[in-house]
Amino acid sequence: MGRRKIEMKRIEHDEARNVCFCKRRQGMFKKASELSILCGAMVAIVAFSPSGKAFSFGSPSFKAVINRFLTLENGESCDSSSGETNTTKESLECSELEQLIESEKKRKERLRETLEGDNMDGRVMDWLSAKPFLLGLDELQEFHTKLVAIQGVVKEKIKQVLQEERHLTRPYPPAFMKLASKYMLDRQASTPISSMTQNSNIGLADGPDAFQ
Amino acid sequence: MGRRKIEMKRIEHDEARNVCFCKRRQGMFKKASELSILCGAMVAIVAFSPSGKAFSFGSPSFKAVINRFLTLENGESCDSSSGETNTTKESLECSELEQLIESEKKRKERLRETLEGDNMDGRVMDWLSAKPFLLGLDELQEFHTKLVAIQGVVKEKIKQVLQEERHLTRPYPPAFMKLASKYMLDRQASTPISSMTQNSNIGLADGPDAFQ
DNA sequence: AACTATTTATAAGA
DNA sequence: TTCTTATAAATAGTT
Repeated sequence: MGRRKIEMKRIEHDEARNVCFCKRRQGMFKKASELSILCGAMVAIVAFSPSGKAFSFGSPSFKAVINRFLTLENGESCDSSSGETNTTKESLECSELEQLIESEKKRKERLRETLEGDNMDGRVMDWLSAKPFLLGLDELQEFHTKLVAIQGVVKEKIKQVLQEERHLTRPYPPAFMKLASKYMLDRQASTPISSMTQNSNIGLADGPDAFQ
Repeated sequence: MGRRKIEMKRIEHDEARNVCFCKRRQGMFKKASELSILCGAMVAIVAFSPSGKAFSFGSPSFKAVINRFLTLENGESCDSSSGETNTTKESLECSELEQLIESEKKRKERLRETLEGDNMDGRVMDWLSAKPFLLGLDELQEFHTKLVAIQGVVKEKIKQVLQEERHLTRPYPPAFMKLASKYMLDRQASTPISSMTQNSNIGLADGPDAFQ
């Protein structure tokens, strides 16, 4: 939509290409914003400019949307399309994904057994000191499980403090409030839209149930 | 652009909202495709329909683009924008976040010392088992420091995997992407990239194919 | 960065 | 859903 119709192929002239990216990126983000407002849809976009700079858009927030996408349950449906012309690739990726989900289930079972047999003894520190030898996803996940467990303890304690010292007249120390906000914020139920659950959590956004 | 101009607010009538989502999602994906063709840009989009179904677009592929975004180097720049209308809340959250990041940086330094001094012995487990007796802020903070430490290790490993296996054709296992999103997304999505200081040089050995 | 002639997207109707 | 079409909106080329 401009003075002339343009061919759908890479713009070779560098400056023209950059200008085009600029305008069209803005346009696309506006479209995304409108879509989210009009339809109450969650939308996230990343675009890399020709020069490699990253631009992201997210409503309600980039992280929230990507996170939801990445943690889609098996049952939830999902359509995907690729800018690539080839359709083979798509269906391939889909079936591969299903395989991976299968194997992940098995892995989870093994993991659970491991965890139940070994009730969080000194192995945490073994891991830490064995850090040069961490090799695979299993270890990472087990690690993560520990993190979540420890987080649970901290959360419990914070909750306890908040409840017990409710009548306190002096304010909580700022340090405590920081911790509290980190650990407690993500307890809000995830309502459809408008609930902008911005958890400033250090990457453990999903609480104890994340990998069960 | 239609028979009439429409107000920029949520469409209340269910069917109309769905129809609008359908059309506009198509339009947006087309725009994204054109952007990638004309400008050679990498673009990835996720959108959730009002009914919760996920639609994704990626060029050259969703995974490739997200992956690149997650492994942005420190120097690489990144603009982000949010669909939220409220600026107060956002900016507030931003400054809070920055504070937290600041304090986390300091903590990281202390952490490094601690790690090198081999002070992190079995006390983690002592803490865990002493759950009912955790008493004060100091303990909580110390605990939190441990969390951050362990998180650092996991993060390093994830980063390493993402970088080393960038050229991989098969997708990462969903489980890995979940971890990656949890651990890598926070800083990059919600704050200017410059605040992401990855200096924890916890060397992890080059493990053979970590994720099969 | 602004401007505008055109093309393109889409709201409403069928 | 899909198509049609009048109209609003995006943008290519220009200044």
